[in-house]
Amino acid sequence: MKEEKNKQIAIYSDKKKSIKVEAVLQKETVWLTQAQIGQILNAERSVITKHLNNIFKSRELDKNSVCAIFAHTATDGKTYKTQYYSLDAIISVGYRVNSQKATQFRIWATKVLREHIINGFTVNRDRLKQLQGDKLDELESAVALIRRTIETRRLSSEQEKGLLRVITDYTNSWVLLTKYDNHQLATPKKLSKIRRVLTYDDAVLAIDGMRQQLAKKLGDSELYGRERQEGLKSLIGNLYQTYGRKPLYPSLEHQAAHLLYFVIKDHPFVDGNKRIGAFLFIYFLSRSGHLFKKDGERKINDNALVALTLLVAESDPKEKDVIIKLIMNFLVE
DNA sequence: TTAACTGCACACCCTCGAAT
DNA sequence: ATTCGAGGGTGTGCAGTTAA
Repeated sequence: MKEEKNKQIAIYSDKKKSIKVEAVLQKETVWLTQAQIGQILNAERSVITKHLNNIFKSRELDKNSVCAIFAHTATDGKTYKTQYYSLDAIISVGYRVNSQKATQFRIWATKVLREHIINGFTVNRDRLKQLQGDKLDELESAVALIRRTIETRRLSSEQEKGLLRVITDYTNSWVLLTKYDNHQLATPKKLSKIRRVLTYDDAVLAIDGMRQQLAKKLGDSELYGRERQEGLKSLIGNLYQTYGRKPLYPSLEHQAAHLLYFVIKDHPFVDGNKRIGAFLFIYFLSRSGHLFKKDGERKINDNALVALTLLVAESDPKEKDVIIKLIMNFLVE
């Protein structure tokens, strides 16, 4: 929790309202105190306290990963050790605070994150190009796609948040990658072996199960997810295709990503393809024990799942490779 | 009507530095 | 070395407001 090395200061200023905030820059994120968040969002400090506590209580964020104690010099010249909150926490509070300023902040956060990605890799461009040219192209297309989706879609704040999360997660993994030296970068990421084959019957059973659950919860007995001809059957068959005598989708990650992609894009059902796609994707991961990371956290949380589903639905078929790689990026630890 | 949000007021804790 | 007061930062109760 305590971090005092390599501290940098960034100044956030809003001339209109003469707000000037000294933010701490560390570990590739921005840190602010409760009072500073309040200033930026134009809300009373105690409001921020309450939102933060609600965010931690509802497990939206983990206090340990977004909180740090830094020493800072107050206006009285004394040095105090105080709690700082990272950009993740600031964004979450920003989504709860109900003020015009906070709306501005959401626009700002989207822009900053976008710039963060774009600038972040402009800086390393040459070096990266030497290391992994195609990886760079992949990220470039991903950024373009994400930007387009944000611009063309009217997203609810939850979806927006999910999308931002996708962007930051993807950026983080990218930043991590750039830190590896040449040798390490050359080693391919570890993919998982396929241990359990998903059969058509498994999938149908699982979907039925979900349908019953939904009917129980929503009291809605209307059937949805009627299969179009044998759409699902051939789709699942495709997952296990071979090319020459080798499987076309050689790892669990390949298969999971393609399962999600195919269900959403090929419309094997008359309706509810996105829902069923997301569900089958989670089901597929869970039955082979790949739904959770080692630390017990879901590899793909609900927001990210919604965002990914949206991205797949929104994407151009030409961008299939980018999307598949993006999804796979979430599945490897 | 209800849940979520807001701001005020107050209590509390911590840190610092001066006084003892 | 200990005590004490000042002031920064945090948490919570309460009552009012807003939006669904």
